[in-house]
Amino acid sequence: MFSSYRLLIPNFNTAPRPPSSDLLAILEDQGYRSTYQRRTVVGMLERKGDGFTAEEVAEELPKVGRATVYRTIKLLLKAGMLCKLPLPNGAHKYIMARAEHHHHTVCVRCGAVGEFRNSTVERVLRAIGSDMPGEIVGHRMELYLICRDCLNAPAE
Amino acid sequence: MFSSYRLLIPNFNTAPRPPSSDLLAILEDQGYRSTYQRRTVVGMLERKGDGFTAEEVAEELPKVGRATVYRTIKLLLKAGMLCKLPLPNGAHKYIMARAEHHHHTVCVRCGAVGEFRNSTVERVLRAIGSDMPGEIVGHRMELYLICRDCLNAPAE
DNA sequence: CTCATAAACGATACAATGTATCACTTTGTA
DNA sequence: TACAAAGTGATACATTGTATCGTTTATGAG
Ligand SMILES: [Mn+2]
Ligand SMILES: [Mn+2]
Ligand SMILES: [Zn+2]
Ligand SMILES: [Zn+2]
Repeated sequence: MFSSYRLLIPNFNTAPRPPSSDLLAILEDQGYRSTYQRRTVVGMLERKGDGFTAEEVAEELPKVGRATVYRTIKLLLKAGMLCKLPLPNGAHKYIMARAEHHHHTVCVRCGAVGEFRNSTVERVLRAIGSDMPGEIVGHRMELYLICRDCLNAPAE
Repeated sequence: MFSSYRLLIPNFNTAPRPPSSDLLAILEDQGYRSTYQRRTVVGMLERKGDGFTAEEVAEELPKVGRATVYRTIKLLLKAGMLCKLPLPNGAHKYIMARAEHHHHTVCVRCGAVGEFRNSTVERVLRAIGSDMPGEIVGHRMELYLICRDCLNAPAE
């Protein structure tokens, strides 16, 4: 009964995506054209892997217009290939979605992003939802921590 | 061992606050001055109770400068008296923090906000955290749903 | 391989949500 | 009452996007 989690929350999804690693192919399968710009942006995101901000991508790809970078990210979000995570300071990072439903950890010092999955918490959330008025369509969750590197860092 | 949750995540806290209902008194106790503007803003927030956006408050209080509205909200957030919640559309709402640690539900149709608390999920999160490298300082979590009113609404 | 067309693009303007600055006002206190 | 510190408002600026619109490009029908 995991299927309820497949329903995407437009901006904040943590939904599964097809296990293919070729994002371009996925976009093409959905009817989108393969353009130089999309190849460039997707290529960079796949190489990064780690979290990134939209502005960061725009700066590193001066050949691609800013609007197009945002448009492409929006497209990938809608297609469930990216997760958008709110940092505690108010900014946002994007990160490649893995195949399975998951959540993220964020270091409040350095912003490093990690992933985790835990079936118990999912089961409990499902239970909470079934006791609730209305129809659950999704959830989001982040753990904030001070990462090991920051704990071991030479103070402030 | 609930104390770890008292550590505030600057923008996103869901932390407990003193059970007094007089927010002004709390601010004064922390050394802040009691000004006309703060009384006005706090008064309105206490009357509202429901979620609100910063801009909404600014518009309804033309006697108080926009910057001051934002400053006061920031102050109340820092003091743990407000929760800031990200809506799935990218906007933010603020809502009065209750005394106890809790989380929110958001209707993806109408934006209505609800609250819930569940000790099991908290216990599980604590367990997850203790198995994790680094030191957990907090978490956030929202359930997205279609509220009963929206389910019963006359279609689109 | 054309070529027409829909899709996508870049430049730019605009919008929303805050934050920084700074001259001025108010508050709390002695 | 007077003073210093805290707070305020107007305004400028910053960030993170979205809308517009004239131009370019990808695609696929012929
Ligand atoms: Mn989950
Ligand atoms: Mn919790
Ligand atoms: Zn760190
Ligand atoms: Zn609703």
